[in-house]
Amino acid sequence: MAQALPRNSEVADQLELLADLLELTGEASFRVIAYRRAAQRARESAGSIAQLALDGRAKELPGIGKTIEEKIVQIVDTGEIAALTKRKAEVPPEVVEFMRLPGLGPKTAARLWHELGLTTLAALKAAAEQQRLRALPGFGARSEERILKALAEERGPAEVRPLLGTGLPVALAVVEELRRGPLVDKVSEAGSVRRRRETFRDLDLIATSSDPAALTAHFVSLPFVVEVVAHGDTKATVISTDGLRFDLRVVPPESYGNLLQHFTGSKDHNVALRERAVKDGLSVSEYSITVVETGEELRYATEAEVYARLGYEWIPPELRENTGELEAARRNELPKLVEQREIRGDLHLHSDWSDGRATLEEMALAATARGYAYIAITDHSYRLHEGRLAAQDEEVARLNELLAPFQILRGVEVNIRADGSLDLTDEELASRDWVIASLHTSFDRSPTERVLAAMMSPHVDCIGHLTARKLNKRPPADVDVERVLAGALETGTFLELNGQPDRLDLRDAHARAAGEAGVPVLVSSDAHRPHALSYLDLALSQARRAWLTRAQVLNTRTWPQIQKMMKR
DNA sequence: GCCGTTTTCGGCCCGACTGTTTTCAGTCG
Repeated sequence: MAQALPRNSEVADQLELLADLLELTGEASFRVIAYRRAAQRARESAGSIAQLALDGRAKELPGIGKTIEEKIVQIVDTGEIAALTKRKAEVPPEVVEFMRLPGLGPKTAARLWHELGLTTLAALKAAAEQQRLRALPGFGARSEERILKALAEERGPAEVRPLLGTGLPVALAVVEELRRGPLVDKVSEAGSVRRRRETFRDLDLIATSSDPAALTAHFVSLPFVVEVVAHGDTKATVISTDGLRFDLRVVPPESYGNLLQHFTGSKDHNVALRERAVKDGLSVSEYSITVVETGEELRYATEAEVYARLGYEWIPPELRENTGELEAARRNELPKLVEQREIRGDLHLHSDWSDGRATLEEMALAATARGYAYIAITDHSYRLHEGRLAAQDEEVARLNELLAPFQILRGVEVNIRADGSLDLTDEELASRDWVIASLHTSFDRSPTERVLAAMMSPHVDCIGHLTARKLNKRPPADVDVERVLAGALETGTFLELNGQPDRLDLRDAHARAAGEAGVPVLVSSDAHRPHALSYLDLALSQARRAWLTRAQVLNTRTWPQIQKMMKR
């Protein structure tokens, strides 16, 4: 391989910083927006954006044109965008930090810098304390207080976004609780949790009610509420016992569709939707669609009607990220996304034969309770040396007799060592019905090469949690996903979408690339205890975000059907 | 800076809230 290319995150960071600096120096806002959009596109791109730019194909991505493609090539050639180097010399580095304080934007940051000569956070704090900010027109005592408060909070621990796996069950339980009550007509989760994004900031709920004030009063009195942040007749914000932030908005029934659509987002989806609507003479807001020419206000009780009036088929929330779903929906070409009831089994589970917390039997019974036809028991290889594999096989045989026609497959999760070899012998691997190979250590040591080497083994059926990331804890290993996809196709190896709440790995963009490349994706729980079998639902939600259909998800098939697709 | 079923030039979502103002700019989602 040639020299290491800059990672997508590095490219995105430089574009983002350039946008910040341009904004601070008063550049036209649409240029700034263009750089921000390109940064996001780079961050979400599955393949190497740098490689695409070198090949002259980055400008095929929406939001990236000739100019930005050239700037990405500059990063490859010289390490930094030339314009960024120039701008960095003009703006003191901490002035960029001003903009990150809540309530402070580029205009205010620039004024603090230019009109008061403030260039560091320490100087800003001192000026606010000495009440020197109020000398600026438009600034008062409250502005100073607000900035001091923001500065104090900035010193706290870095903000972490809670995991979908933490918030989703709670959100759904609250929705169910409200639905059972007498005051609610319709209720739904909204926002990023409805789109099943891997993390969230707060949990949004939307409801209709004949008595909105009574409903919000009921909501803030629910047992899970430990703190009421805000409480009005149609809106309430509370903190739950888990420390999660909930927003409930009660809306009129006749525009429930408009509001649910609006509050589900994403922002980018809504902006693109509205830009297109303007061209059609329509103005979209959270309350209605306005026919500009006549002033007619169109309110709809369902989302499907909102999308239909704008010329789209209904778009599943998981797809609403402005990554092609609007164009596809306009042509009636959205994929039929995989559904939970189509899943027939789970091929990544642990028991107390390795680091699981339950017996094999308990795990198997939990799987039958979920309606599965089969599971694979895939305990870690490091605990299955010296005859323990054979011993576990006897236990599997006993349970299979007991639970038939339910079937337990003899699997293993084999470790990919730092040198790319596997820590079980070929004979041991050959004795398995199903083999997952995963990285568990030395993530910075040639992860791509090690995964490619593992895939070359005739016994490895699937690669587990490809990048080994742990959300909020450990960054993803620097895996070249495009090369892995090519290797997977070549060798006939499947890729896993692991459903552990802090993994969700393959991530959505990578799973989508796998689907487009034609690599079957396994959705699995990686459960270490019975209740964790539900993690498969989280994996499934990410598969839906990746546009995957039933056919693209491996374990929508029977075990004999899967066997026919395996390399051996 | 990007983009095209009006357009290769001239556009580029919409409304709520805040703080400081007498009519609005800036910020946020």
